[in-house]
Amino acid sequence: MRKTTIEEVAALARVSIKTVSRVINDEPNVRESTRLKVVDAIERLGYRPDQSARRLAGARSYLVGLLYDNPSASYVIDIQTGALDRCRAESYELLINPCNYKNPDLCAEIENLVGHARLDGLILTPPLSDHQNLIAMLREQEIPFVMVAPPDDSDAVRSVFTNDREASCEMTRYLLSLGHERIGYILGHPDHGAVGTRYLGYRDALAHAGIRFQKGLMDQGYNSFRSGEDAARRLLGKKNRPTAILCGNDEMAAGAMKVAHEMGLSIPEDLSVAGFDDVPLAGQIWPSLTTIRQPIREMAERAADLLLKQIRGEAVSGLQSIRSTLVIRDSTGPAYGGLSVEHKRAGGQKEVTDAG
Amino acid sequence: MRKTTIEEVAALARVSIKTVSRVINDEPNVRESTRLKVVDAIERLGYRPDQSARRLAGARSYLVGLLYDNPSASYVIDIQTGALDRCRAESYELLINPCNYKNPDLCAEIENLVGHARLDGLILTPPLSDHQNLIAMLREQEIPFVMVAPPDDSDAVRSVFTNDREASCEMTRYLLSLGHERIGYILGHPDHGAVGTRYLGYRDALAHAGIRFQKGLMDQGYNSFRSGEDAARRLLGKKNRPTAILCGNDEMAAGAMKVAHEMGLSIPEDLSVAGFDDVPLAGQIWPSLTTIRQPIREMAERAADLLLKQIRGEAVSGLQSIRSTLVIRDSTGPAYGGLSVEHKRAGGQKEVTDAG
DNA sequence: CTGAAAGCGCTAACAA
DNA sequence: TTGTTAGCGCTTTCAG
Repeated sequence: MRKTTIEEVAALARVSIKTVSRVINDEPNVRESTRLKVVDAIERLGYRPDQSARRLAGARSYLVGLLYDNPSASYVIDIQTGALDRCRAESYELLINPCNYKNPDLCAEIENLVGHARLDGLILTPPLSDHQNLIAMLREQEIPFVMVAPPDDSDAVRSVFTNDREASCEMTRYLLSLGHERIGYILGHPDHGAVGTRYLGYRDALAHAGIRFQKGLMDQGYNSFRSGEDAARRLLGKKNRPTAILCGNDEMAAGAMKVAHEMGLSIPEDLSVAGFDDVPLAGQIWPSLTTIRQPIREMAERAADLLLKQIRGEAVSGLQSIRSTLVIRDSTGPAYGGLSVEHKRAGGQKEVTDAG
Repeated sequence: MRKTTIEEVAALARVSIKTVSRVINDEPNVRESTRLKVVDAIERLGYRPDQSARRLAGARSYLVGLLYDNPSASYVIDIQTGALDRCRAESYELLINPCNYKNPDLCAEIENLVGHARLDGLILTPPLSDHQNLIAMLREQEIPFVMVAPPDDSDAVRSVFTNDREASCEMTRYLLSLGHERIGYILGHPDHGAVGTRYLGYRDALAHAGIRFQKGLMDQGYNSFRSGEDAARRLLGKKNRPTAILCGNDEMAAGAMKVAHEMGLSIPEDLSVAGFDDVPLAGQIWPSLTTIRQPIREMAERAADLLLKQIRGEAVSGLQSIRSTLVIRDSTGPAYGGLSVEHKRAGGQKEVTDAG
């Protein structure tokens, strides 16, 4: 079965190849009746335009790059799956491109990549969404791009957000509602803007509850399991240690839980722990981790959508934001829960939208 | 900076474009001196052939597909990274393609994909390496492909293996050396050939040690965390329960550990647990999981290598196999270890090559 | 609204 | 060993 070409379609529809081209590219100036003839011929022949030929002849490449440098495999896979879905649906192809955000030549490399592969645009994911030099370069070169979870909303038309701050506030309020007053916080990596936003939600909730923020309950992490262990060790080593710890992501939360276990603290009886992201790990540790589910895949779909629109010069609506939601599992419980032995630890999980 | 073309290179080198083409394609019949002139011109101009043009004009597409349907994100990322590395190095591009191995139309879809995207070849990863219909189709259509960790070595020239069975035997012997005699086993998904091989290693070790295999110590899992929980619940509920459990993968091991915790069993004092794969999870649960490190990325590189050679018609050497190694962490300890309270639970890990 | 002709940058025959 | 000439299948002018 040899590949069918535009000529065969044109012959069957009894039009010129240019008309077929107009139809497949949704160009204007085609009478509806001829359009139907062409569409019919395309269907009948199972015709699919050859991307290489389009690329070679046209200005567009139908190629979009996905840039990432994120240690969380599940994050990358989710992003990739979402972006792939949208791109393929619009007959764009996704070029996967692992990066090193600390590489001093990153900008030059990306510029090169875009030039040589003739990419029509780029999707940046954290921490690349935070890379100001890269972003400046893209703007300057007028290379279309979108950012997933950038640190601020200064470029909203090219960004997809989630309500990190709100969700984090909700989670903190949930812990407060359990009676916790000494709630610790392990910060995410400082290069990772969106993760920083989460801390603000924690502060919001404390302020709202009229609880004084104590610096000693906060510690710096770097998004890794190991950094979570280190921070938790410092936090839990204090005389007046927290009864709950909220972490900037799930890996750090897992690290904190490990330390708690090693210190002989029961979770959640002696210590509640909550994370952020809802990576698979969260459901696979013991006890299962209360966390905030990030709609990674949906964000990636939206980002791809935004990018394709941008490439086509279409206008976009308002600010793109997708809600994250609390997932209450077994790592959180009442403060001084040692007393309430009947605390259930069912396998299930319940989503909470409003944690008053 | 407009893209430099083959013509400009030819002009600078004072040869015809065909000669330049010969050089970039490593074709024979180019005098060394002219080759150097051309190479020099290429360097000076920073020339890189346009892939779309090559694809359109030539028989090859310089495009390779990566097929996967694996729930483990870290597995996919590792595979992808390894394959990408090799492909890009040979100026091939990798087309990522998530599949559903249960989809009855999979064969047709893949055939279509290969036809329309004009893929030069495919890399199959488990459980697609087990998909006999797919493999039969590829053979029939003479589509080049390689398999990562196929269930048997019946097509060794197109396969990359690891020593699952040996490693699993070693791990079992390690557990035996700790004094365990009642070692349970949670089987991996039956559709997942390579995982089945691991079970054989367990049997090998038992046989070698002269220990009678007991069917009651074995249970069926399906690679998921949840299935590990279920199997462990059955295994640990027995009157004469195992003192150690070896699992077909790390997710199931994590599930088994959760059940043990819920039953109030201490790990490794009351129960040793070992996994297989060394996914990030293994280092992030408590206690950290003794497991077998699979060289996923290297296997993917080797697979890509094999595929590119196959595409070019180059011969390949012998059987491709890369060693997996034991990683001893904290989830395993002496049988009846309740007595030896001094069991160290240091954070570090030690690799063991020979666990006699 | 539609079509004819001229490439895009390269490889594939075939000559020389 | 090298060069010439056609295309690959499409988009892009530019005319009708």
